[in-house]
Amino acid sequence: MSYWLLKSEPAGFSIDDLARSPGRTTAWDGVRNFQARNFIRDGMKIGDLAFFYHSSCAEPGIAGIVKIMRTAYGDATALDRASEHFDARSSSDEPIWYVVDVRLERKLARVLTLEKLKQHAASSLSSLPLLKRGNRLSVMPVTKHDWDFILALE
DNA sequence: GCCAACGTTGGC
DNA sequence: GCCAACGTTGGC
Repeated sequence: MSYWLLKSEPAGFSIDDLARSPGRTTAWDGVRNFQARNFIRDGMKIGDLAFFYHSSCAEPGIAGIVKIMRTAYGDATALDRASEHFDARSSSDEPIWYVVDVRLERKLARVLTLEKLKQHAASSLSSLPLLKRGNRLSVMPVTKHDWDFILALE
C-alpha cells in the first residue's frame, strides 16, 4: 500500500465539497500533467491513502485524508467539449488522462498548514516533494516515513 | 498582482 | 533533438 498527496484549489473543489459528495466519493478529475497522470494511472491502488491538500488559497495545507476506492480509468472531462479540461487528443478507447475514485476518510481537526510543514523541510521532511523548491506537481507520492511524521504533527 | 519555476509547444 | 516562447502553478 502506498501514500500520496493530492492538490486541489478549494475555490474549485474543497474538502467540504468532497464531504458533501454522494458517498463522500468523487472522481479525481482534471489532472493534466503527465508525471501526475502516471502516478494516478500506474501507481495508485485500491486502499492507498492520500492527503487532500488545499492550494492557491488563504491557508494552503493538508485538509484531510482520502482513500483510493477505484483504480485508474479514463477522465470523462477530457471528452467533454464543454469542459475546461477538454482535450481533443483523448478518446474513450485510448484515454490520455485518467482519474481514480477517492473517498473522504476524515477531515483533519484543523488544516495542517504549509507553514507548519515547512518547519521540517530541512530535516524530517526533506524528501517530501511538496516542499522542494519550485514543486508544482498536483499528484505526488509520500513515503511512509513522511506520512507518519506528518500525521504526528496533527 | 507579482514572479520564480517549470512543463509544453512548435519552429528549425 | 534543441531551445526560445509561452502558459500555468502556486506561494506570497
